[in-house]
Formats: sequence, structure tokens, C-alpha cells
Amino acid sequence: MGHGEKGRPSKKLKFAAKDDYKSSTADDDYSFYPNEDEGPRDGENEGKSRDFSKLELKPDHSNRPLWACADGRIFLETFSPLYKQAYDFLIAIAEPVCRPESMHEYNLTPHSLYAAVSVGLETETIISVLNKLSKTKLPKEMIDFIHASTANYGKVKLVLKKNRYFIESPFPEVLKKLLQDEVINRARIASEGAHGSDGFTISKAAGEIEAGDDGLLNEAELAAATEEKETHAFEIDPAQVENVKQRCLPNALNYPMLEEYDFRNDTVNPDLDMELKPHAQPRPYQEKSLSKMFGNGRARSGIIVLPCGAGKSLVGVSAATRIKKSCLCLATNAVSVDQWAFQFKLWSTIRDDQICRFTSDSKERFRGNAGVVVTTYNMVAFGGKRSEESEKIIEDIRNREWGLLLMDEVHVVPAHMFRKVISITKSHCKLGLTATLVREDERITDLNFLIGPKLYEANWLDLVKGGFIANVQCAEVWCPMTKEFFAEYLKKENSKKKQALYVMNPNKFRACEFLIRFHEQERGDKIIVFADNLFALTQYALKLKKPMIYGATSHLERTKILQAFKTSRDVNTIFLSKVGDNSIDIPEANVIIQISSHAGSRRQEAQRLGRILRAKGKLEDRMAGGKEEYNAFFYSLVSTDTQEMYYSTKRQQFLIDQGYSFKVITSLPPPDSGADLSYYHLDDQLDLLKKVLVAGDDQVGEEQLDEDADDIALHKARRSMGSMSAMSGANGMVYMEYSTGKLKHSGQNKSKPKDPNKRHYLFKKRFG
DNA sequence: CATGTTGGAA
DNA sequence: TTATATCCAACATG
Repeated sequence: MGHGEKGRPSKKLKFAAKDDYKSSTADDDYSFYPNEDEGPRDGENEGKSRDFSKLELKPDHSNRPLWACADGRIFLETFSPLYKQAYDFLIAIAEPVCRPESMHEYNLTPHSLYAAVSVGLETETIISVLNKLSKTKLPKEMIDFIHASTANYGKVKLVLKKNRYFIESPFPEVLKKLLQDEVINRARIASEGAHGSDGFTISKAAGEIEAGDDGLLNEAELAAATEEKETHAFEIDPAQVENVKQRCLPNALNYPMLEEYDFRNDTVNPDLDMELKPHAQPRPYQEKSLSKMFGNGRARSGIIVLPCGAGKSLVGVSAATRIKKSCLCLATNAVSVDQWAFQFKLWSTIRDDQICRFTSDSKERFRGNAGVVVTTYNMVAFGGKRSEESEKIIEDIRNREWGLLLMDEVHVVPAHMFRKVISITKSHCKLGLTATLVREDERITDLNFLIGPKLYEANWLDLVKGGFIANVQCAEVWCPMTKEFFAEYLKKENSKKKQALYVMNPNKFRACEFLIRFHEQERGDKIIVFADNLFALTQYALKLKKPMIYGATSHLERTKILQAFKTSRDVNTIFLSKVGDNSIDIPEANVIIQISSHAGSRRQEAQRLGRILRAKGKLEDRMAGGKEEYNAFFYSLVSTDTQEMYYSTKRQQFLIDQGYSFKVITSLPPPDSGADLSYYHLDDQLDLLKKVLVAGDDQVGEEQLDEDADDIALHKARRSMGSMSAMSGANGMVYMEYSTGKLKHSGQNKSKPKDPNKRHYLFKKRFG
């Protein structure tokens, strides 16, 4: 730990691009902020040589794009003509650490090498290709490390046959070694069949190769031809699969298991008749993802990383159409379920009666003996009492042997949920899709053994350049606290109260107001404002008279607001709470303003950024004049000299590592905007301050009693009246006025009880 | 039946 | 650890 910054190239770094790589991303102004730990940097690499000057350059070094260091780090020059091939290769064998414009940094780790072997690369291929691309002779340490890490890889396979799990290997001695492990030994179950002298079942297995993709990797993949060999195997308890897998990982016995599905030779499970439609033309990087998965004619389990908006669903649907067996598709929520079902119908020739959704209010069944089921993680893992109908369907899911388990947004699903889902379902192949493989906590290791290694990861910047996703300008806006707010901020001990103060900082509000005005009026943009803090969200939205959506906003209301945002010229800005992080799909938006967000979740940041990544406009337009224009904007508003500064930089390190250039803006709103914006007068600011202080004091205020009385009265009245939320006071009225006036939707009376305050958790709690 | 509300769960 | 969002099921309403 603690060597996030130290792990970076030292100041004495020789090559020129070093400066780009820091300064193109971060303003030196804030480099003094503590840098976050940088994911797993392997301990054993600490302290090894980082001095490049001793490395001996090859005579033709300028034609080669890589620098390889003894400690496992690799740097890639992105301006090299060999960049494309080198990138494909590196992404397969190493973890990307930092990918700014002109110089990428990667790290070789046991896990990354495991992933490399899993997609068919062999040790010698890895070394020779690295050597070919490197400007210097490969350090001996690196070669040794690759040897040591990969010696055992690819020797053991986990295979599902007729609903039973087997550990297979051409090397019986390896199986014996595994069985010396207590966990694995206990997991073994005796099975009938042709037994060899060592008690293993023996069978012949023939390798098969499919034409791979182009370029360097093709060679490598072909080189990874599987030979015909006797295969030895023993059976294990299905309930123990996960534990056994974990024992085999690089950090334990170091015989990580490959999971491959030889679907073409699967005669047990019924085929599902579906093809990609002709109009479904995968883009190059989608094709590449698929070639990693199906590179040797079988289906490998693993994770594919593509940014939001880059077309993950086409990859998922394509995978399903290639395997042509029953497919269980898992999404995070009901909205996603609908979208996936839609995507299947859009891209494939699947018949309507072969695809079904399984959620609380849609319990469809497919006809015939094979089909696609789209459901939520929750539904499968649900622990409580199920309805009769659900019970039947889930039983079906349990008993079926799935050809493909397609898991969307794997990065948001808690590990224990995965465990449950994976132990409930039996699948030959698992494909995880995600936009961000963030190495926060141990989650990533979990994913590695629960699903499989990373099969492919696209570089965002390359997709931007290709016009596949939008070109985003990220900016952090520094808003000084007003004197009065800062004084209160310093007085408070409670961090919650502090938060209320820095989020409601009038200068921040004015900056927000300014940005909204600018983007609405000058550029005609569509803007989403995010706030995690409900109080702030409400206050901002009310004051600026913009619609908002948060947890308690009804489904109907949500769709209405979103519809207006998408289609109406009058509604160009919406306020979202965390609801917007998942599940709400708004391709129209191209500006995001964050006014508050949670401490240090890089995932959240990336997800929000993903909202605006969908390419906007025609490529030609964007490239006009040879200079690519920004067509999307991402602002984080930060109150200076508060805790927020710390959190903010912490989170943004992630985006910097992804290669986004960052701007710090310190003069917003511009001085001359003055009274045009709210809270210009000190009196207004003080009013706001008072409001914040009262709200921040929550729970035990005198107001509470009044609210209580009102709320109880309302609670009682709710059934009979269904509306007339008098309790909500002026705030609610402003909100309603707005939503009825501007959105012009029908049924406005009905929506009245949806007043934000009414369902606020503070109110609900008091009845609990 | 469709819609809305509530409580419990993870 | 707290706050917030999500889902499911059951029940009420019209």
C-alpha cells in the first residue's frame, strides 16, 4: 500500500513522453493532493530497479513501441506505427494502469498472465512478441517472471458434462497435486466410468482451431494449437466448484482452471435456432472481443470490458447466437431486462416465443426445449418467499444446463450475489460484460474466479478517435466557499453537516446555474445534473425550476420526465439522484454536472461519464477542420478548502488513468454574471444558510413535531384522499407547479402525492 | 385487470 | 456505518 505515487515513474525518467503523461492529464496545481493507491501493484516488484538509463537500446529502437522494465511495468508509445498491434498484445497480457494520450503504462501480474494464457497465448509467444516490440533487450527479471507465472497455466480445465462438473488435465500428476489440497480433495466425488490406475477417468480430447482475428495475435493464437492428448479427469461436487476454482488461482495452488465450452460437440443440450440478423454488423472492437471468446472454436468464460454506449449488447447477443444453446441473461434491474429482451429481438432472428422475461411483473415462459431467459440477478438470488409462479420458473432455471450465462454490468453486482447466482445456475460458459473493471477492493479477484479472466478491454481513447463514442471534456470546477458558509463549515464536527454546507455553497450553486444556462442557451445541449445528497438535489431543482427524479419518483412520473427531456425543446435539464447511475437510459444527454457525489467511488464516476459517451452527431461533423471537437462535457463542482477537494481528486484519478484530459476551472461563474444568477445578494445567501442549518440539524428540530403531525394526518388521509399533500409546504408546490406547467402531462392531479418530501426517508422512518 | 402502496430483504 | 435505490410479493383501489 501507500506506494501509489511512489510506484509511478521516478522523476529521473529518461524518455520524453513522461511529461505528457502527467501534465496532459492533471494540472500541476493539484498534484499535491494525496494520490489514491493504485490497485494491485504486486508487492514483490517493490524496490526493483526502475532506472531506464542502464537498459541497452536496440539499434532500431525507434521502430519499436515498448519499454519493458525489470519490475514488470511496460510503457507503450501510442504514436508508434505498431501501436495497434502492440496495444492488442499488451491488453491481452498486462493490466492497463494508466492510458493517457501518448504513453500508456501497463503492469504484468500473475493475473494478467493468467488471462493471457486463457485466451490461448503461450509462454514463449508472450516472451518473443514482447521482445520483438521492445526497444531494449527484455530484462531477465521479466522473462523469469513470465516463466514462473505461467508455468502451470492452461494445464487444468473445468468442464461441465451432463450436469456434472469435472476437473480435467492431460497431466495426471497435476491432478494428483491438486488432490493434495484439502479443499479439492473434499470436493471430489467418486464417479463411475473408465478408470485408469490412478482412479481418474480417461478420455481422448482433440483440439480444434478456428481462424482467429488479424494481426499479431492471430499468429499467437494459432501457435496455441491444442494437441491431441489423453485427458484425465475427476468429478467434483457442484456445490464446491467455486471453492475449488479459488484454490487453483495464481495466489494459491497456481493452477488456474480454464473454463471452455465445446458447444459444437455438445449433443446433450438442445440447440437453439437463432442467427444474427444481416444488419447486425459488429464493429472492429466488438469483433475482436468475440474472437477472444471464441478464438479456438470453443466458448471461453471471462469478462469483456467495453465503455457504455460502445455496444455491449451486440457482443452479448452475438455470443449467444454463436453458441446456439439456451441462454440465461442477467441484468441489474427490470428496465435493463426489457432492454436486453429488446436487443435480442433487434439483433437476432430469435422467435418471440423463444425469448422470455422473468421479473416480478412479467413471468413469461419460452416454448420448446431451448430458449433465452432474461431476468435480474435479484430474481435468481432472491432469498424470500416466492410466488407460486416464480417458484416453478426458478426450478426450471435451476435444472436446466445453460449454454451461456450472460451477465450484464458485472461490476455493480456484489460478490455474494454472484456466488448465489452461480451456485444456483449451471452453465457451460459465463460471459461478464462491464464498462469499468475498476480494481477497487478485492472485487476484481472475485470476478476473476467467479466468472473468468478478462478476455478483452477496449481503450476508450481509441473508440473516441474512431468516432464510436463521444469525445468528452472533463472539468473540475473549483468553487470557493462563501465567508459565511465557510465559517459554519469550520464550526461543525459532524461530517454530515459539513457536507450539507459544502454542497449548498452558494458559489457552487451559481456555478451550476451558470453552466446550465451556458449549455442550454449557447450550445443547445441536454444536461443531467447529479446529486447524491437528496436535500441538495431538491433545493437545486426547486430553485432552478427543473424536473428531478429520485428514488421515490414513481415509475410513471419518471417516464414522463424522461420523455419530456428526450423530446421536448423546453426541457433540457434534469436533476437525478443515484437512481440515474443505473437503469435510466438517456442517450440524448451530452452534459453532466455533478454537484455532490459519494466519497471516492470511481465506479460511480465512470458510470456517469458513460451516460454521455454515446457518440453524438456524425463523425464527419465532429472531425471538421481536422480538429476534433468536444461534443460532451463532464463537470464536477467542488467547494474549495473542504473535504470535497480530497474526495474529488481521489475519484478523478480513475478518469485520468483512462486517458481523459482534465481541466480545472477556477473562475466560475464569471465575475460579470453577478445578479443574473441566484444568490447574488448576501441576504439570499444567509437565508439559504439558515435553511441548510435547519435541515442539517434534522431529526431533533422543533419543526419535526409539526411535520410529524402533518405527516400522520396525511398518512391517515392518504387512503381516502390520495392527494392534497398539504404537508409539503411551499417547496412541494413549486415543484408541482413546475411539473404540471412545463411538462404538460395529463394526470397531474394523480401525481401530486408524489411530492418529494412525502416519501423522504426521514418521514418514513418515524413510522417504522 | 392495471395501477398504486406498503413492507421486507439484501 | 449510513443513506439510498432496487426488487419482490401482497394487498388495496377503481
